[in-house]
Amino acid sequence: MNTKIKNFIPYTFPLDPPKDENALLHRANSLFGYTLGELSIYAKLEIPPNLKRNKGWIGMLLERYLGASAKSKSEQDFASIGIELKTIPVDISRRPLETTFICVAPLTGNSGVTWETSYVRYKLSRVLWIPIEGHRTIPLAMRRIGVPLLWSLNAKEELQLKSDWEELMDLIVLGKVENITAHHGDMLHLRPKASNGKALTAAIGKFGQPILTMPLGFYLRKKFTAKILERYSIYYLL
DNA sequence: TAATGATCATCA
DNA sequence: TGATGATCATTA
Repeated sequence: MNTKIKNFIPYTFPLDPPKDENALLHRANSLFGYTLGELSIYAKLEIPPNLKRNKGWIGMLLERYLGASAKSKSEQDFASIGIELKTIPVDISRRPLETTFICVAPLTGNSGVTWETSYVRYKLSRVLWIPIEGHRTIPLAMRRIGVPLLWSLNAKEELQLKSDWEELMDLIVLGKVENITAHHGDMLHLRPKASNGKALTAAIGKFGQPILTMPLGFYLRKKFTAKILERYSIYYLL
């Protein structure tokens, strides 16, 4: 399957949101094999020399091609059909090169929140994964789009994430947020999510008092997303 | 500041 | 060399 078969892209931008799951998947499939350089030209979007100062650029580009509700709120990218979009950088074996950001961790106002009602679960309930060649040695414009995968949490995955989430949220709620490191959590963990090391947000201190601390985000470890991408990966280079 | 989109860069 | 900790752009 190393023959690159391209599909004509008849899109005019901006696109309407896809009316259903099939429409979204059809669009996503049509992008397979294109390079980021090609997509940037058709979308009339300037391509940066690299991602150092444009870390979310690929995600924004793909949002255009799939008709995601641009600059959305705290919702899934395709809220009307219940789907979140994630681009994920992969190597030639379709293995993830980076962890996957999910959402900012709520450090206050967590009374009554459970895994079932959590924002993490909402975001991950159904995800359209789009693998992209991600090695920094490949010029950005030459990186190719891989085969997309529409995924839902299965029972095993949900148990794994729920377990991690409950452990991490306990630390947050019980005032141990400043003890949290990326070592906590087997599949899901917390890491800084901020503009810089000086950013502060409200949280609960060790005596239950209000404090200011570094904002954290939930991320999926690579070993978790690797398992997801292994599905249906038999025939494809990416 | 917080939310969206993530990857960079350092060090064990 | 990979994971952790740090950071970049943009919008509201």
